[in-house]
Amino acid sequence: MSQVRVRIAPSPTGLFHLGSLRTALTNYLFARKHKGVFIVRVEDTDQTRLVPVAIPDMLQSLEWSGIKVDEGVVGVREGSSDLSSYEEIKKSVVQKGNFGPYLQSERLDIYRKYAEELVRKGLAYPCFCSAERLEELRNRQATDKKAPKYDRHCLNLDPTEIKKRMENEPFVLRFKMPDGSSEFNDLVRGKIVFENKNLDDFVLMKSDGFPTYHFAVVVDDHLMEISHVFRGEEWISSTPKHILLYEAFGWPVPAFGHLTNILNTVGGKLSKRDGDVSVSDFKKRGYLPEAIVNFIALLGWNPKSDQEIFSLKELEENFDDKKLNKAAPRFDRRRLDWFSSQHIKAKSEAELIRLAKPFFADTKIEEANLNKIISVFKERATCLADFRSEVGFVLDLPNYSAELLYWKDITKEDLIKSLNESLETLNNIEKKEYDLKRIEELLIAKAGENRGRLLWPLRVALSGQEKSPSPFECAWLLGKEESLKRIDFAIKKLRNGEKDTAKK
RNA sequence: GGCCCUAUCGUCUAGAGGUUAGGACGCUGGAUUCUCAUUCCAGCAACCGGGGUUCGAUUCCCCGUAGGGCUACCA
Repeated sequence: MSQVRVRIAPSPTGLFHLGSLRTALTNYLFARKHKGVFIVRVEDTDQTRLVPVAIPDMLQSLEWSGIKVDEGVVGVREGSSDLSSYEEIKKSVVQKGNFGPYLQSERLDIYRKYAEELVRKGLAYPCFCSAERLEELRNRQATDKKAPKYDRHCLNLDPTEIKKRMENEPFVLRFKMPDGSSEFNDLVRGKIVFENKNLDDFVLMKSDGFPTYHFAVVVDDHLMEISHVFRGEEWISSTPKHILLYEAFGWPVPAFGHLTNILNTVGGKLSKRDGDVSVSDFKKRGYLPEAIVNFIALLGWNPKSDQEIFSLKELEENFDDKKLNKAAPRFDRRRLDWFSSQHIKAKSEAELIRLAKPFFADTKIEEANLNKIISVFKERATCLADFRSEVGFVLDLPNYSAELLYWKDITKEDLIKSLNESLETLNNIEKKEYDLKRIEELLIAKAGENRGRLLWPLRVALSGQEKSPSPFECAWLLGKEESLKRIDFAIKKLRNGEKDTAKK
């Protein structure tokens, strides 16, 4: 078999979302598995829906996820280009490969040429119908309960009239739908058959000189020698149109595989309404790319083993398109969170420090302290942002009630005694010996049998919270000086307190 | 409305013509424990319905039902 060449063909109409990432991942994994080429082509043929940041956002999302683009639109040059102008962004796009340009808006001459070829062959024809007439036609068909289809009003116009009108009127080029049926063997769903009579004489070239998706995708996939097309299942019903175009040109037809879409929790299409769904949003919220990739890879694909945690590399090795699922999965945030916490646990502390740093931009925490924070909260965090939100109490002692300090039915007198014991124990540790191991060792020795009596009040004094890491970790996190200060504060709070018999 | 796709625990899924229908997330309970989290152990929980085919179907076929997609000079 000739070389495997696959592509994603995003249209820059919004931020790169989870579904797009999964399509990209599938194509990428298939390419890696078959030592093929992974291509990015931008389908910017709809001039009315362009979103300037879409291209840089997509490229950043792919890079962040670890997906390397071999050919096509591979990057955006750094610089002062105006992010609000699509034309400016286009100028800074970096393209690589011998089949370019890889932006459809730069290939207009090519589409025109091939469209003319179809007209010459009698397989396409110009149509002068106005939008109003078409709409009226559709309305009429709707009330008659008929399938909305172009009525071929312009199919058999007189050649000289056509020539004249083409010079003076806007027109589109339509494909002349042949009789018969079309079938293809979908890589994930098997054989699919369509009757051509249910298909419309769809538009190939719009009156603004741009091709439609259906036309451009076929011309480009052929010219770029695409061998396999993995795309979303919303394209299934368009596939016969594409196949008919390949046949009209006499071109070989690539293999198609239609991937499931990711649904929201109630089974609808995942969209912005369901919260953040763009890849950059997940990045902002502190999810690890490894977690997102792992989660998304197992949504609609299964290795047929019990393994759940996969690195990108393992996915590359294990991927098999025959194991792609047919039924659309739902997005489950709790499952994502589990993957996320698993991947955080798997990271080295040094790596986590580097990754979590940006989330502490609003604080004055030093690297040495960040170090401690990571080691204490690593087991507790589900995403990077948690490191920041969990350490609130380290930066500022929360305002807590003295009642919280009471361990079971301890008396106020004994409680103060307990806190004093902790104070003394910590105070006796030399500053240079003040590390987690030493702190724990001495406090546990001091606590004796009834640990809670010493440890609960201490932990509350240090954290100001009902729930927190252990008192040893808190004392270590805060440092000797701050710890002593907080214990002292708790004792004062009790002494000045109004209640004698408070209970927690 | 027409055409197309899909259907196993709440969720992600494995599975075979005959299985105690397996795993994971979540949930519940327990162990560890100063709290929370982690970790470990245990438990709850599914073959959409109806017809066929068959000695036997959750598995194969058909029909329903439900969900999704397409039905634009959008992709």
